[in-house]
Amino acid sequence: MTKLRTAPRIRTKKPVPVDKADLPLRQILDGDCIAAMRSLPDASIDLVFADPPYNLQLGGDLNRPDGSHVDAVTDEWDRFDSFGSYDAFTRAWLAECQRVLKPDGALWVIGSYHNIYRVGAILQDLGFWILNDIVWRKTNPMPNFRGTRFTNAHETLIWASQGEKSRYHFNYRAMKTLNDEIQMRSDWTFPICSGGERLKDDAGHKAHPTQKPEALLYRVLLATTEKGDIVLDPFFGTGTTGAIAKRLGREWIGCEREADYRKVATARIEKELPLDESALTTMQSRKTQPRVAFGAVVEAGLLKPGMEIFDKKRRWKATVRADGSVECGALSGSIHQVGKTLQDAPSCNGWTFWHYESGGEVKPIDAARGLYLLASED
Amino acid sequence: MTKLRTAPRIRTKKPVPVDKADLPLRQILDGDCIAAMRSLPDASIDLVFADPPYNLQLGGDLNRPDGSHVDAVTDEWDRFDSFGSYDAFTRAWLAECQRVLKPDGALWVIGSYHNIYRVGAILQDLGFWILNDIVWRKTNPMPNFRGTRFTNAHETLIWASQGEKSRYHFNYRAMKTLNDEIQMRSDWTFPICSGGERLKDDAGHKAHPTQKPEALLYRVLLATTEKGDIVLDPFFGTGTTGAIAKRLGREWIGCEREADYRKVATARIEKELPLDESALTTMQSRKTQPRVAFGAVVEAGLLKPGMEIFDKKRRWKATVRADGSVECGALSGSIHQVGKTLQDAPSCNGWTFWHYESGGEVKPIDAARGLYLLASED
DNA sequence: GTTAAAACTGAATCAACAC
DNA sequence: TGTGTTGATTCAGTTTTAA
Repeated sequence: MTKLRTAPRIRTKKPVPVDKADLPLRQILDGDCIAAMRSLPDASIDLVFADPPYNLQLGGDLNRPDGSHVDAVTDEWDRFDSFGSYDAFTRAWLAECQRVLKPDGALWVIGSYHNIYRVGAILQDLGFWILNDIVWRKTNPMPNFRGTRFTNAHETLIWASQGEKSRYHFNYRAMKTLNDEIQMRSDWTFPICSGGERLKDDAGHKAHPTQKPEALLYRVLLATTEKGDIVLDPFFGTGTTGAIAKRLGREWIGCEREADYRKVATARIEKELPLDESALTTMQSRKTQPRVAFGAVVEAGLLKPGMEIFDKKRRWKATVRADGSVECGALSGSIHQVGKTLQDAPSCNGWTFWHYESGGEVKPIDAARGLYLLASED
Repeated sequence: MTKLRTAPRIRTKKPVPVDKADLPLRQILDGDCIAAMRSLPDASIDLVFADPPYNLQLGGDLNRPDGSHVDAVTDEWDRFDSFGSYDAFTRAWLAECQRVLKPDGALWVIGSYHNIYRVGAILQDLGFWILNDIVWRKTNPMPNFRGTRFTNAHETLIWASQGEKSRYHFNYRAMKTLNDEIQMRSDWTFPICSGGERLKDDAGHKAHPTQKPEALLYRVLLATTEKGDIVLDPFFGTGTTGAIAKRLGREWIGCEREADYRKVATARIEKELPLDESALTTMQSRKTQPRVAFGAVVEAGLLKPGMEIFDKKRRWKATVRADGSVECGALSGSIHQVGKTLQDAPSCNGWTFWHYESGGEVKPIDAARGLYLLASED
């Protein structure tokens, strides 16, 4: 492995700010991502999220014990001649990301053991500085049908800044709020993308073999971007990054060489609705720190940011925000704090105080917590 | 318990078996691990467990919010001045492991995001074949005191064989038993090593900065070695690998250049008691049990020639013939072949597919195989 | 229409032996 | 070294079909 440290860690002069009007915002660039990124100016992107080919190197067919056939990832885009050619490809697209990222921008890459060690070593060689590696634990991974290894139940994400001295962005407080006032850890638990969220083509087949769950992108973007930031996804696929960026009020640019994927992604993002301004305001200061497990319920989509919650007698109503805090007029904070202040009570259990409407019924938000617990039991 | 495996495909000639008496079993070799491993013969080791320096590159001291000092890893042995020198070191010790490992041997390495990407890429470059990466989730990680990143709550282990075609050893059944009859996943949850397990020096300070929990080694050795196997740990430290190897009835060899660590490890392993023979017996998979021909079960009279067998739903029926073949209309052949053809399936396990009636009960013919095995035990 | 059972599915480097 | 035979092996879901 050769050392190719290029980018300087410390900038000597302030960069010329890029005019957003000069960027292809909310567009999917056609073609190879390396060529497509060349059309972007230097230092114009706040965050890159990349889900590159994993170079799986699969052998023959695989059947389940019941005899059914496993639909493997055998697409042409995942075939490489050797580690050498995979490395060259990886170095090329990562170097281009490095160029288009702002000095204080950051990069996320997701992969599996097949490719992530190559990606991690190369991005270190290029001068990226790893901030964390994150483990996505799958609640429902595919088993190892032959009983030959441990169930491959996770994928790995690397979060890296432009360099050791880079002033990357991290919404520490929003993450802590989302995680019931405990620091967000480096292991995240989500189900794989399936059910209604999984996009299908006209024939009912999955539109893309490796579509990522929205909850994963939701947490990534909420943690490491601000409203209005520009997010680039060089391997756009069906556009999960674009959809969540739009939902969270971030700008996005995609690169995708397959016309079918571009078509699906365009339609998907078109349908996506941005959240309300108030729902997007995340907790910024320690003074207003909420005390909630509520954030995880919001993240899981059981309660939507922007939706209205109210007490049983509808004396007060509040709005749910993206990080699990709630807002009621000038008041904001956790479900418990806001309920307590409104009632001028010594304490308040927000779970039973607040209600929401679902299918014509009024339920305490505790019902949504129940659903969440059911869905996320270990 | 003898191993039933034969010579691997990658081997062109049968290697001369190494006499265990020629190996420094139950010894800690003094000095640099690369030099120490050079004294070991080729193809003599069943498993390597390596916990190499992490190349942490910590800048300056770290204090907790209350001002107390964090005793970080700042030892001289963990200092490398560049990725290049760390890579060269890594390549050297991994290559030596490759040489001393048997063709069907395997390697474990543990690391964090600081070093694991370099280790993973280099071991792939050397020809090791990654079988799984395993995430050790810490129940009690050190928090991120500055609130600048996600809590670094895990470490990563890579499990790799000598090559793609290598017949590595995996105690699938034992792992499934250990995990309440569900396949063991690639994410393992353990507390960090603390309390009584954490070794202290005479002054009461921790004897080693990165002592690993015994539960981690217990699972590694139980999963990928057999009783009597030889385990090498090139970075022995306080000897967790040796202690657990002794406990589980495995042989061990360590390398350690710090005299203080050797001393602590020696005393520790001395105190360790091996488990009883009976406690060491693990669940065996079908694969490792002797193979039984259907004809032998017929021959033994457990199933009679001429009797009828059928699938569970009685969609098909067949007749048992004296030579252990079965007949279904114009079709005839082995229990597996006929079942496969009838179902038009990619394969069929005749033992579980076919059933018979005995004493008013319907049982799979596998039950008759079980009786045969019982009857033929000494 | 309601409920239970069966079928289907997911980034997977997924067998070993005899001839 | 290749080819054919034996036979070992699955978890958490969602969707479809049957009762």
